[in-house]
Amino acid sequence: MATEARPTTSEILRKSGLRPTRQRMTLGRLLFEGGDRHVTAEQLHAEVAGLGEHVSLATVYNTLHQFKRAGLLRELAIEGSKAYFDTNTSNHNHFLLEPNGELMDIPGDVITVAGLPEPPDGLKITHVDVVVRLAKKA
Amino acid sequence: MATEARPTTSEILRKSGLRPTRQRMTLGRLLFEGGDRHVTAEQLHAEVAGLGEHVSLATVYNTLHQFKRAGLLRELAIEGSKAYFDTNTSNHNHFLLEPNGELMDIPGDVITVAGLPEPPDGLKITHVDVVVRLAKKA
DNA sequence: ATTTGTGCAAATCGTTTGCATCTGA
DNA sequence: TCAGATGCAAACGATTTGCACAAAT
Repeated sequence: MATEARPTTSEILRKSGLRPTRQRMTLGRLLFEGGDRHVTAEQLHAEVAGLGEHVSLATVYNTLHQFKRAGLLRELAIEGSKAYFDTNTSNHNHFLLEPNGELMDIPGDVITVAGLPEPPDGLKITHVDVVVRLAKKA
Repeated sequence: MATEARPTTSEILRKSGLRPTRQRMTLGRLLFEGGDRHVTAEQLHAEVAGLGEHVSLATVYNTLHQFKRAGLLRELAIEGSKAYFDTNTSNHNHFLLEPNGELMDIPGDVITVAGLPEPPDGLKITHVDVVVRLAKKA
């Protein structure tokens, strides 16, 4: 097994046509160099502050959307007010821990969905989201 | 086959321990006497106005949540800013038409989900949501 | 009479935008 | 140089809340 070099944040940004600015580098390092993550804009903003650095909240929002458009993040469909972004853009699903709204990945090959109906005329399936809701056992 | 009497809105409310006030009756009739529906608070508010009646928007919000707590509605996990409520609380899934955010039911027995993993310790699965995203065909 | 529900307006929350300034190629 | 990026504060849309008034049992 060859050790695969994970692309650096700088490379990722260039490949996506985004200038590697200080802010994007900071956010990119947090997002892409720590394994799979689920984040909200506020969380990420707080993490940056924790590092003693500063990126404005507006820029965090803008950057998350740019990363999403570039295919580096996926936005998650979770009810509630906040937008969650997932650094794992491959095919996988989620546990949602109802007590606190926490999310956990379920690897992509564990769940299989069968019996998908034909979409209505002129439309095609782009993606199937499965959210498994969990609550405290009685 | 006996014709099953659908419970009246008034009965539904009493059974749920909610007083059948004018407002709740109006909203209940719109929600429970028209088959399966997906609504937002704004939509419902507009419908009431269309009937020449009036229920304040705050009351629409409060009532939707009361109905949800009473198990009469289910809130849907859809990304985006608005909260959708579904009058069909039985097991079924959804098509999400990305072009305009419209929702369509998929009957409960069409899709089967296999390979659900064991939930983490102390937690149990309460519900599995499947959202099939659709886009315009190329 | 007492409890519960309602309406309004103000407050809150997450998010987006306009615009002046700054920065990277 | 100069297109692109950022920060700030104001704007925004959806939702919630505080509180005085009204309606239901």
